[in-house]
Amino acid sequence: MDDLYRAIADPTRRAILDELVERDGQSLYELCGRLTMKHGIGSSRQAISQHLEVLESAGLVEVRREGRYKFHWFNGQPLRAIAERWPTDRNGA
Amino acid sequence: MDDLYRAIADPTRRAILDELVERDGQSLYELCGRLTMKHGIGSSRQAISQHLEVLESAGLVEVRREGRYKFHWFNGQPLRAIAERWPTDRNGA
DNA sequence: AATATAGGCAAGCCACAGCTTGCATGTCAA
DNA sequence: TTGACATGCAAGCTGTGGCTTGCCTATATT
Repeated sequence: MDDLYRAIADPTRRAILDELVERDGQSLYELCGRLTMKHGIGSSRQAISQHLEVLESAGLVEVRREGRYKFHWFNGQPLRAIAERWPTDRNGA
Repeated sequence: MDDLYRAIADPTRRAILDELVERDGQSLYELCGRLTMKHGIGSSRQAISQHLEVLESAGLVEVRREGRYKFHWFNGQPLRAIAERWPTDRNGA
């Protein structure tokens, strides 16, 4: 549960989530390319891989290995915990 | 906008938000006491004060100075940005 | 006026997150 | 089978986030 908040605390990881929402099931290399082109992220492949591990341990990304590729899918269900924890209207609970 | 995710990344700050939701308008000293008693947080007053600054810059806490006291109120409105950014159901967008 | 209370400011310390680098592994094509 | 491709593993560096410490300011109490 603590991993969830840490996962979305990093801007690169948030961009990864954005990318996966826009196009689900990308491989690591595909993700690196799109993050560089469309999001201006110049991190190395290893950096992105480490980010994906964090996202996976938070349950926000699901992974499936297929041959020499590793595909990633977005899962927004853990984010519900945030919306359910605190009220979002101005009048409080 | 970046401050929001950083603000809720820390467990002490999340506890502060929990406390303010439960009892709004607490002063700094009151908050320190309750955090120690009910949440098992042994941080110093300065540490809590610094956390409150982060929460305030994220718009999650509003402050009003009154005499020698400083009162704090919870505001969950910025959290909506999270719910609106990514889908929370399993089928994606 | 003197003391106590509630809080502010600033410098310093330390663990860790994010990133890189180098090399190793496994998979597919020719 | 050889080489290119996609990824994994592990050690090291560095900035910074969270915390403490020490001292200062301001408001309230007696």
